[in-house]
Amino acid sequence: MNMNTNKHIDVALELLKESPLKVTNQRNDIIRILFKNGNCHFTAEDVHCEVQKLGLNISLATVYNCLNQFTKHKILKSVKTSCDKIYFDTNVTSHHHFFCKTTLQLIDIDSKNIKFSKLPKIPGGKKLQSVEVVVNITD
Amino acid sequence: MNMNTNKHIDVALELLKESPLKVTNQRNDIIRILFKNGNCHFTAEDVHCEVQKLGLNISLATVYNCLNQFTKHKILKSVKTSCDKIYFDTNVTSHHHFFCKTTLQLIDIDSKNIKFSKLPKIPGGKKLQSVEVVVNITD
DNA sequence: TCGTAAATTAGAATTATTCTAATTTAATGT
DNA sequence: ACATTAAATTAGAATAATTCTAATTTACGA
Repeated sequence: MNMNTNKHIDVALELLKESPLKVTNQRNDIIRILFKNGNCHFTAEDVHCEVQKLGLNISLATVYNCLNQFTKHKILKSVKTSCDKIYFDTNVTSHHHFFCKTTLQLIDIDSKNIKFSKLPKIPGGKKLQSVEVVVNITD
Repeated sequence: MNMNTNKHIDVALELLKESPLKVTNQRNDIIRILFKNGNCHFTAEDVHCEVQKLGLNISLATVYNCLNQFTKHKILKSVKTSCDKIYFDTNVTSHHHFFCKTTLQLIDIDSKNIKFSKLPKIPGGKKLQSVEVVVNITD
């Protein structure tokens, strides 16, 4: 694929190098696809379509492997929505989402735009992991 | 199945009668299972197991049909979590959830225990549908 | 009681994702 | 450079949750 680059791609490639994951052509190519336009949301199928559009030969299994490994190593984030697909989010900072039930589109909400004045007590013996807000919207 | 009843069951049976759905034995039985213990969370498989434990003969397809129809007609609510199953919630009031990633257990959070001091502007042309908070916890 | 639209059913189909097992590759040490 | 080896890639099979299909049964208003 073409070697165009940008800051988002560079940061992600650097994270890959710093991770225990091996740097392969497939992983480089997938990072270039994911981070080409900054903050984006992709399903595995989205990524695989883009792979094929670019004439690359990366199997769907590899796409899944990469996305899952990237998520495990904090190069990506995964988001579950009320539709039945996993979305991968190139914005790994803590933030929230709009989810449009009409278009099935995810939109980032910066964490500074949601503030809580009250949060519930965590059940005994449990530890807080994260607070996820999804603001469902429609057309 | 036994004809034990309680307020939750009665309310749900009443909602069913008031809905355009037909009142069938299967739907009555499933409501008795769901609402036996007040506010609960079930997967379709949970309900089907309970059906079989009670010696009832209701197919898994019917369980899915009922749960989906009940959700459409506001007798139930469905909740998507970061695990891969749909949970059906007998609490149809507006509320939030703890989700324990260790035990895959959902716990209700009353909406009075979560308050926002800031919420984001809804994207142009879109309408607010709902705000869902999931507080992820672990053991 | 009849007629009909809705509900139920078993089993097949679908969809997203993961697994398997064989092959290839990247990174390390010599 | 080269051999070693653990990790990555792959095609295709497998899985898991859910939905669909098409035949049969049922609820319920006329």
